[in-house]
Amino acid sequence: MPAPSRQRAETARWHTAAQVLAALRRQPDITRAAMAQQLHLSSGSATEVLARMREVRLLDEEPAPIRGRGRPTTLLRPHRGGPVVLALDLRHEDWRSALATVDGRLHEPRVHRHRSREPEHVLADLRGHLRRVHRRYGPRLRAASLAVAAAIHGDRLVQASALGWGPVDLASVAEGTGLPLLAGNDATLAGIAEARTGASTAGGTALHLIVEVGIGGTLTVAGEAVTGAHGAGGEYGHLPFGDRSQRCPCGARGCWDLDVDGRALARHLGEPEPADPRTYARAVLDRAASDPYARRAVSTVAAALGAGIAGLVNLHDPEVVTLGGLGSALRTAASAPFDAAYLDGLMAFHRARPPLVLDAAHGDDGPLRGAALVGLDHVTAEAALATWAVEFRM
Amino acid sequence: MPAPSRQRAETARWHTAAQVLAALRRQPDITRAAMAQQLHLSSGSATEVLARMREVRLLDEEPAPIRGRGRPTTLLRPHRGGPVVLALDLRHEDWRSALATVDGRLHEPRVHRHRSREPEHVLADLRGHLRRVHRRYGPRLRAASLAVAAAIHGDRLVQASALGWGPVDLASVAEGTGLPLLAGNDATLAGIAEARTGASTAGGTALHLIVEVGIGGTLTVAGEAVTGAHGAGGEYGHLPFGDRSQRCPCGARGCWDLDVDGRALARHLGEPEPADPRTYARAVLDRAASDPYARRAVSTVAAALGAGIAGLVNLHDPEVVTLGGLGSALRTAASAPFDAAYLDGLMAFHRARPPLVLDAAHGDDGPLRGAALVGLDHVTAEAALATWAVEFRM
DNA sequence: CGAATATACTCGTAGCCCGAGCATAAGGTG
DNA sequence: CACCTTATGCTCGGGCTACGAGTATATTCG
Repeated sequence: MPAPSRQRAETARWHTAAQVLAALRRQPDITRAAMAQQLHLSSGSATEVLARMREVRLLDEEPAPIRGRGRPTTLLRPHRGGPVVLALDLRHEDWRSALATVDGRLHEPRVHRHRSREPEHVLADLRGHLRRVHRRYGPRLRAASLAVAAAIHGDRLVQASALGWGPVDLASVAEGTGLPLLAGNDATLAGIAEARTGASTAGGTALHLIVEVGIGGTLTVAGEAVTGAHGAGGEYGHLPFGDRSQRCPCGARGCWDLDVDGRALARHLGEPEPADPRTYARAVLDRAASDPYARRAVSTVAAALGAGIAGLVNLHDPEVVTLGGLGSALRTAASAPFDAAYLDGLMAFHRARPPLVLDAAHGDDGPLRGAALVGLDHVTAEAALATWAVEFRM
Repeated sequence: MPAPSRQRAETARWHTAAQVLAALRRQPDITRAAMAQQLHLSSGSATEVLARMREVRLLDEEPAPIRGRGRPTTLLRPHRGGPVVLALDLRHEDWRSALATVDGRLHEPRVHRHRSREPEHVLADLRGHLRRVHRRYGPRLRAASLAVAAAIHGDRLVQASALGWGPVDLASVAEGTGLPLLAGNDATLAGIAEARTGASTAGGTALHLIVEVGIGGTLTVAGEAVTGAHGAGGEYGHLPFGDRSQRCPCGARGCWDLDVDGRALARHLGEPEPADPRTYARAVLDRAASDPYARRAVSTVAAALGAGIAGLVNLHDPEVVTLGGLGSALRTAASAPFDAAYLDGLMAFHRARPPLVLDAAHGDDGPLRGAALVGLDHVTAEAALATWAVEFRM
């Protein structure tokens, strides 16, 4: 097999440039001088790298606000003609879009209504939007990155209880544009956003969990999600922490899912399974302040959440756990039962310093932000920069 | 903070050399020509890299067996004066040692008896052995890498039910030598060995589980273990898959551990908890062929194993699962209940192509081999090669 | 023995990163 | 306001890697 020639050199050339862009995404307001220090670049090397990056329209510079003595430095900014990524978040109630520049910032955020919830219609809407953006930005648009409230397996959506969809092929969204489509689970992408720019930026191992209908999440290591062979990992809700006699809609038994969301609250209150477990759960949480039955149900569910998280801390040994969606509300509403179950489920040696459980920082924006970051990772990888440079060298 | 100067260039220089050594460890019998193809190196670059590596005593070459036409190529061999790593495996019944060369091969394997099982004595024996090896190999010895049947937290052993130890500081093993000591859980290291040179070498995501007393293991991604913030990850046995009323010696409740080893078999048979659950389990497995009570207990335990593994497949989405220790024996002895529980616990979309469950390839050697590989990773990282080159350039 | 084949070595070139030295633009000082 | 101090950017020659093209070498095949 003849190796694509000059591949190593051509790629290695963009090694430092890729690191510069990664540093910029971590700290969008980083100065040129601070970047050079962080990457151990001599000032000469910084001059060279940035000249190259300016030349191919990756970066631009603007004067930085002056702090103290010395020659003023500059702020690194995405180039006006630089690469962009379309981030999409497909949710039960609507879908959202935004454009991301290489500094990780989102532009033109939009919330779109579903005209219908049929997969074909929704995907057609997404495709239409992508095409419009592609026409407007032309070759500057390098990828589309899609967050979905569903289990993802490669390019396929395989199960979406929130949307009520069966298996659907997502590749059609990018059809006709020739652009790469990156698809990911919404909770996984939110976890990436938390780990890079949210509540768990320490850079090591972090666990993000989000309770909505069921429970999703991801483990991140150095800001990368552990997503398995086909991107279907992170199905924390389908660990059998619960009662084996309960059959889950996913097909398995005893899923943790069934113990931690609105369905669980309804079961504990002896009420029928709610059509929309999320709003139901919010209502029960509101009631809990005055209604002792509701309070008791909330406590039971919070304890189930805490006990499961303890098991996951035993398993993963994360530095931090971040909680999103109903998770933080449950913990706030019933912190004593949550903490008790959490501590009780930890292996003894973890109890000396149990990992902090924090509320997620990004809220509803997590999936969209995560999708943007993953898209930018793709677009600013060394090989992708080499391709871009060939197209855009003036 | 003044950056260590020339750091980037000095390290980048060994980038390709590190890749060559990684390729060699993956395939110790790789030819020079095949290596160049795999790494997309032109023949000129290969000549240069190898000359450099020979010069600093990292590699040597010997004629390869001739296959077909063309100028014969060579096999890459560790240099006679090249770096070595001491791999150690501390187990309940004995401890083992071997020296590893950069091709990943083990030399001088030894099995050592415990004179006593007191931590101080055992660690003193390990330290003595390391010192002897250090005297003999001098600066060629670059690191010691230790596998232990225990939970590890940083440099400390925090809990060892197999050894009956409480918290112990392991750093003393390398005291006086100035060498880095890398400590890891035995099941984690065995998983690394399986993923790189064992039964799951595809290179993606793999899950390795080993049942002895309780259950340990690790998830590997591209041959690297997911070990958490302090290396304490992989405690699969302490996920609460079991009965919450059971208190585990680890301090938590309902641990999966309690359902899958000799202790579980004894419970199901109405016998008292065995002092040595491993040999007890082997005995029950032997009996199961003729004794229906034993067979039933084995089936129950195999089903608990299968159901738990299904949950972990839902969670991690691995390509393969490898089973070591009693795990493979249990599955073989009760394959029908195992398979039924495994399939029943999978999310529906996994059932179309459930990940294969395979027996581990390395058996008892897994932890030692994994320790060697991790030590070599440390020693052949770019920065470490730069240091070595400064010392050994002739 | 010569042709075909596969591989290794040689050499000039392109391009990265480096350090040292110089240039530049601020704040501080008398 | 001139001049010093400080922090930073720019220039330039050097050291190094990887590359391609050309050449040399060691086999098998006919």
